[in-house]
Amino acid sequence: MLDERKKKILQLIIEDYISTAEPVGSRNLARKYDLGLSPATIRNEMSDLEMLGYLEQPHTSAGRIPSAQAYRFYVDSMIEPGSLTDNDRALINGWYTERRRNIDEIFQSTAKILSRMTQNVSMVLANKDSEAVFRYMKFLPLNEDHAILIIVTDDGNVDNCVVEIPLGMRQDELDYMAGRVSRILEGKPLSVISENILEGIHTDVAEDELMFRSLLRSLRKISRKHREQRVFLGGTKQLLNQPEFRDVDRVQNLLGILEEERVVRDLLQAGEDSGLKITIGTENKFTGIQDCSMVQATYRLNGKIVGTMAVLGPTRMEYGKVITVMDYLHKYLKTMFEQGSDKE
Amino acid sequence: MLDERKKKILQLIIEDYISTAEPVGSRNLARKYDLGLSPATIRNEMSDLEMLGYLEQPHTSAGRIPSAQAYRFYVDSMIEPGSLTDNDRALINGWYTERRRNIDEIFQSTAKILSRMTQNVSMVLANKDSEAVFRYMKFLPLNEDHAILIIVTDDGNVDNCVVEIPLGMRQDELDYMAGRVSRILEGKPLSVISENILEGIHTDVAEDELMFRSLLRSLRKISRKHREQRVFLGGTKQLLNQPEFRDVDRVQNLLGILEEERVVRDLLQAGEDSGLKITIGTENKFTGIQDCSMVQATYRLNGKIVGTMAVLGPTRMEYGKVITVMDYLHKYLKTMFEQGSDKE
DNA sequence: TATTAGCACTCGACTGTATAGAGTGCTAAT
DNA sequence: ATTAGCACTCTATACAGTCGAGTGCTAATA
Repeated sequence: MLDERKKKILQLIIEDYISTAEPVGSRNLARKYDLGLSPATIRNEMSDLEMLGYLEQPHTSAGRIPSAQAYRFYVDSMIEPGSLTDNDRALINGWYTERRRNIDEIFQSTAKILSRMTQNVSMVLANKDSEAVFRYMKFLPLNEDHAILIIVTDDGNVDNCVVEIPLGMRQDELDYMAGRVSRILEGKPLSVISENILEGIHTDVAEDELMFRSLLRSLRKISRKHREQRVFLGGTKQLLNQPEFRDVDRVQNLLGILEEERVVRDLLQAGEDSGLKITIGTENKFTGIQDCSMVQATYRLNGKIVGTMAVLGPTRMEYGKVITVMDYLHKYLKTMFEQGSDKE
Repeated sequence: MLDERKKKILQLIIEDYISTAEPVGSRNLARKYDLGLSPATIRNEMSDLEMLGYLEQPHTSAGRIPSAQAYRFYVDSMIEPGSLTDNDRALINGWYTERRRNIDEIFQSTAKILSRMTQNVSMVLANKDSEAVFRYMKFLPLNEDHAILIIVTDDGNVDNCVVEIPLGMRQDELDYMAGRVSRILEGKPLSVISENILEGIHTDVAEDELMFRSLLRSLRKISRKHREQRVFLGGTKQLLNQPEFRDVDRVQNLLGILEEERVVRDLLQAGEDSGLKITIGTENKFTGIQDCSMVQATYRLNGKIVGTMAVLGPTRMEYGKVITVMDYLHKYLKTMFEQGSDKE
């Protein structure tokens, strides 16, 4: 275990490096912070810290930079939970007033503010509620061979799509059919609306082949939409602000990865269980981002995972700030979702 | 007017520069293309072309690069309409099969493929159809103090939102109200559903204050949604592939501009009238992109402007290819929209 | 008269060398 | 245990020299 002084010195080195992105030397450290120690002493301590694996030297005559192990130690036992500045808090509080028209927009805005406040790339994974329960359906008239199918789920979500109907089918026939299908499907989660059930509809209700196909397609489409996960990115251009990404090739590499929605989804899903998860450098098993760190929070509503948000940046990241921001955002969203009956 | 030989030389210089991004020298030009002229002769011609304002020299001992004037001349009188490779054509044809679930997705996909095929940033402005005409509305049950308001417009678009209703209002009362309001608003464009008309509803139909407010809010919201323009960007990361954007600061500058949706909207709207518009360098009056060129096409449906798509890149742009791609895409979308009754 | 060979000149890109500065490790003194 | 002092290492920077691509001009040529 590190003694107090080593710990203090390590902390200063980490924080200095986080804010300057320059390797930290003993002389500079002594001058900048009032430690009551000479550079030589600090050198000895730094040498020890290097032996212990907390520091690294880019080359002999440079200062030292924190290792992944150091960051790990830092986030585990040196960060005390800070609180947001009034400014930041106000920014978040005001952020959503104009941006909550629908759930997607909320997620997108979250990604945006998360990246803005942390100066890093943010990712938000929205787990669409796959357990939405079918409530009823209804046909509305459109023209002689098409109708609008409306499907309402118990969470108040309304979906619609245009279905082809047999020419000249009357509204009361449609109503009758909607009523019967509704009674069959009512209370069933969209996810289990399987082929069997649908076949049942076929024989029981919608003998007309065309009509049945049309209906089937619509139900599938809506079910898929509910199951679908969506990924929102924010602040990809913030990357360019980070000194470690002055190198265009590196930026391209990372952006290339982020562009693959599938990869980002996997990435976020991998750390979905725990509340707040911090992955530093090579702790992350995804190739291509092993020189980055990621701070990730999963949010739940009534026990179900609603989504995941994460900040991705260089290992030299303001962990304290990021954690604070995510914590506040997390709580904020939670209350917003809980009180929010105006889901759209 | 330029004689044939000058024209030929200018064209070769432009095309060489477009493909290599390196200033073109007389010696190199003579070697690379079989002109039957010595470097010295070419030098003389180049000197003339510089006098005439078509060429520029970055510095004395570099080759020459085309001026904005040269590009203008090039696009105006040297490009012959090419045709897409089979590969590219196949790519476009297959592109939308999985990506036409709704209108927004189509626009987004268009931005994506446009940037992919041109290796540049693409922008798509979707002019939501502000002339959508109200057709009817309907209330569907949700719970004891909320209902789902469905509004159908004549283009087959369906919108819904949750409205608060007086506690215990019966469905038949709601139906009655919906019927009456529908009769009042039917045939009116959403854009002209003004306060006056709405006031009329207030006194005539919905005496209940709460109900009226709720209804009003919903109508406004939907009307706003219809009026709304949306901007889709594609391939912002392609920027980094262009040699002129190896400079991180320049990239940041441009990305900053593109991030401002309002600016992009203005930019696209500025060139909305003409069918195909090419703006080269400082021809563009928007600050910040005056070292870029833009190729823009406006597409209409039944005479109305549906949207605008554009490609933005360095003045050294493959104008020919860009034009060809946009042309094909344009036609493709047109047929898709025209046949497309499955708008969502 | 148009073209071209030849030549002097310019300038950026690259290379090699010297130097300054920041940092280190080690040793001996405190 | 701490620190002053010193020799050493390594990078970044500046500077000089060279190479190569390109130019403009002039005189010779077809």
